Amino acid sequence: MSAEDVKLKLVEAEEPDENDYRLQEQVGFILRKAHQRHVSIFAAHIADLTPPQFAALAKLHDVGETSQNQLGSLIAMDAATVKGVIDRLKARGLVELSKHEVDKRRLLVNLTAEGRDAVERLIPIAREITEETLAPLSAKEAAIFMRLWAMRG
Amino acid sequence: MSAEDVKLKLVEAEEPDENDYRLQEQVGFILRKAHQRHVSIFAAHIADLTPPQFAALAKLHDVGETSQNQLGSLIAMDAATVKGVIDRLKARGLVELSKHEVDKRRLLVNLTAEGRDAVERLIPIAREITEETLAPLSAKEAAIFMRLWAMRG
DNA sequence: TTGATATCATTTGCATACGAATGAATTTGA
DNA sequence: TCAAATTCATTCGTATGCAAATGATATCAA
Repeated sequence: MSAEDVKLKLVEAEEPDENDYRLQEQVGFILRKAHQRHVSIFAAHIADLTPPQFAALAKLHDVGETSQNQLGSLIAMDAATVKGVIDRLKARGLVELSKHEVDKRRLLVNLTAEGRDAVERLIPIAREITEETLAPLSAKEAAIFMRLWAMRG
Repeated sequence: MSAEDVKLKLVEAEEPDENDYRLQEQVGFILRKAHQRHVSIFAAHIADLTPPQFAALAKLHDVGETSQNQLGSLIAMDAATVKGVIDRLKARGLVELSKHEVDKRRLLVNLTAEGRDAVERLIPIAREITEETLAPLSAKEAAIFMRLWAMRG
């Protein structure tokens, strides 16, 4: 083995991963796939609502009337995104909109009776979705996962 | 307390969560937020590529020439999605397309010299992104997280 | 061989997701 | 008080992401 070969070996030993970047082991890729898998499980249980739509309904059920942007911040959606979600829920009669009487900038969002029925009917199913998503994890692993990422804002 | 009240209490005790569904504790919500956070960290480090675009480049760098659909399955994107990503990379001169000489259905994708340079320049940064995303976790927690979700397909 | 299947890619339609720009209304601060 | 800054909502543009339909090509099987 030449001196040059030895030097190469040493370099490889010092930085073993410089030349092999494994996409499948990067957090971003794993998060993207885990999210895809969850959306798929969700769709298999609840065909007529998307996860963001259900999130909006569930949060409205929890907190009652709020402004559109406020709701958005509660469910981690920016103003542009939440508008689209609410528009579609409104078109389906699950929420209704009204103007804030004092602050004329605000658009208040409320569940309709139909929307309330839908949430209450779907919440048990949503619990099953969470369960099924966590199924490949042991109870302890699931607990760690939930705790860790729940902390993140 | 009436008999009816007692019955209600009992029901509540048996199913303590029936009436309080906490969106912030559901896996889907947590996954969505964790993914959002990662995309934000990615954008702060690599402004001119999205995570899916970088994934395509990194995988091409890893496996070399492949068909568009094959690449899609390697990076977990369906045919329609990968087409858009590859189109944009092609428009920027980072990949080039050619027809498979035998199987005329296939569209072969390759890195250009510029694309190869870009990937190799960005891989160290991508490692930093993974590190920063996992920063709030201890080494052991990060290992658990990676192992668990890496298993998922 | 040829008819049924399967695969590869494209297109369309819909639903997030976010940055940036805009306009209306409110709040702040000098 | 009144100009500056902030907040709420909308709109536009761009980029995933997926289902479904379509067309072209390949493969399989009778």
